[in-house]
Amino acid sequence: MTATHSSSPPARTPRGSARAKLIAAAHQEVRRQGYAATTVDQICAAAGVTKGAFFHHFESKEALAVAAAEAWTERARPMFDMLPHTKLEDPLDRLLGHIDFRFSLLHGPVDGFTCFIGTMVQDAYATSESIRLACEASIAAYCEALAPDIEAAMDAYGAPDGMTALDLARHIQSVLQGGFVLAKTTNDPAIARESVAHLTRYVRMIFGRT
Amino acid sequence: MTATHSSSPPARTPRGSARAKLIAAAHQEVRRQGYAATTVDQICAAAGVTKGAFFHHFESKEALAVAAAEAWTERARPMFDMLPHTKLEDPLDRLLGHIDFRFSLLHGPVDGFTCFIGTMVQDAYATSESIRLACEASIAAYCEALAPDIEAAMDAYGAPDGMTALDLARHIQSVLQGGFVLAKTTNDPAIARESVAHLTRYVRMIFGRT
DNA sequence: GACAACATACCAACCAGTCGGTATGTAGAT
DNA sequence: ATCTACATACCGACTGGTTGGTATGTTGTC
Repeated sequence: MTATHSSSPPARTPRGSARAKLIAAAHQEVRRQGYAATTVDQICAAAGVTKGAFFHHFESKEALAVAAAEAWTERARPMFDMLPHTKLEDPLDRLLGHIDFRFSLLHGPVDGFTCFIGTMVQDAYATSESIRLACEASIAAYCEALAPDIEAAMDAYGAPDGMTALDLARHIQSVLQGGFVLAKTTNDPAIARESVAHLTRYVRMIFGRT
Repeated sequence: MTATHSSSPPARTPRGSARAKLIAAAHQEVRRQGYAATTVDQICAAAGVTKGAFFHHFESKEALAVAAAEAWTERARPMFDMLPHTKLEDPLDRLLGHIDFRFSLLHGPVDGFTCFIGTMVQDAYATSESIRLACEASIAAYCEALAPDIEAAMDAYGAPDGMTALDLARHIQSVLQGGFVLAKTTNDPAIARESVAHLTRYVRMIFGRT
């Protein structure tokens, strides 16, 4: 190994990156096939590491799933403070901007926009309580991040009796998750876009914005 | 074997019932764990038959899944012509009655009301085209069964520009599927009921029924 | 040189599917 | 009516490949 410092180094991926790559690979594979159908070997192959690395960083497949759920929550955070629409003055504009943003993601291949959490919880909720709880926390975090703008919109424009901000946030999440499921049946995002369009109309009607 | 003709017979399940029992077992098991996580042995055990019977009636696990999807569609049919609300005169009443009925199912343990189709398509759409198509057909059948009442309500009460009956039917299905996913995260149907309540409000607002 | 970050080789359990066989029904000839 | 010939329904041990996980070796870094 004389030429270590010049010419092309072995192009090995940097040491210490295996954990993050495994989580990214888990997101990708589980979104496509669900949790149970995704094997540890598949995740390792997609991440470009070996099984040794996998079990060095994670106690089990289940532990990776929990870590991946937490990472997914973090990944979603920029949606709530880094995007242009979050800077708008009117809270209803911010809310509608968020829904529009989610709408705009619904293009291209289905595995490109589906939700890791929603996919995983479907076939793991009954078999792994720790995975279920991680998914519950992730969804709750999303809804709580969405709630303040809804709350402010309710203050500014009023809202139907008995409706709460968290309520509506969960409904928004519900429509998105349902859209993902339907898009998987048709293998096409159009059906999900339709549904989100209904959601937009509903939100506008609630707050009286024609 | 002297007492063959009297006392308790071996109580064997009737010949010819294995196929139906396997499909029912598949519904139950797949709804709880998803398609990939459910093993053939599990389905056989739940159905009370052996593997021999399984592969006598179905060419493969995949073939059973397709047959079970078709059976699920049939199982849903009575929702559209046997229930009291389907006899109402006003099409909007029939539509709202249907949604109320779906709402009323959202009680008790999660595996009691979730959708076999929605659960299965999540972890099989990318790996089995035949299963995906069977799920697509089942969802389409549901939406088409729902569409006539929506169409009639649109004729009677008017509807927003650009909205179609099939559109709204798919949105209803979307909210239900999303509700199932969220209910799995919390292991509680309350979150799904909330979402369907929003759906009811939306439908009423669209057709101007306060 | 010690420790973290990997890689390689391996294993026991499990899985979908097979196969040889049995039990039960049924149609036709006699 | 009964016997033969055949079909359908079902059984359960077995198999080849796969799976999550382990035990042990190697390499880079401080």
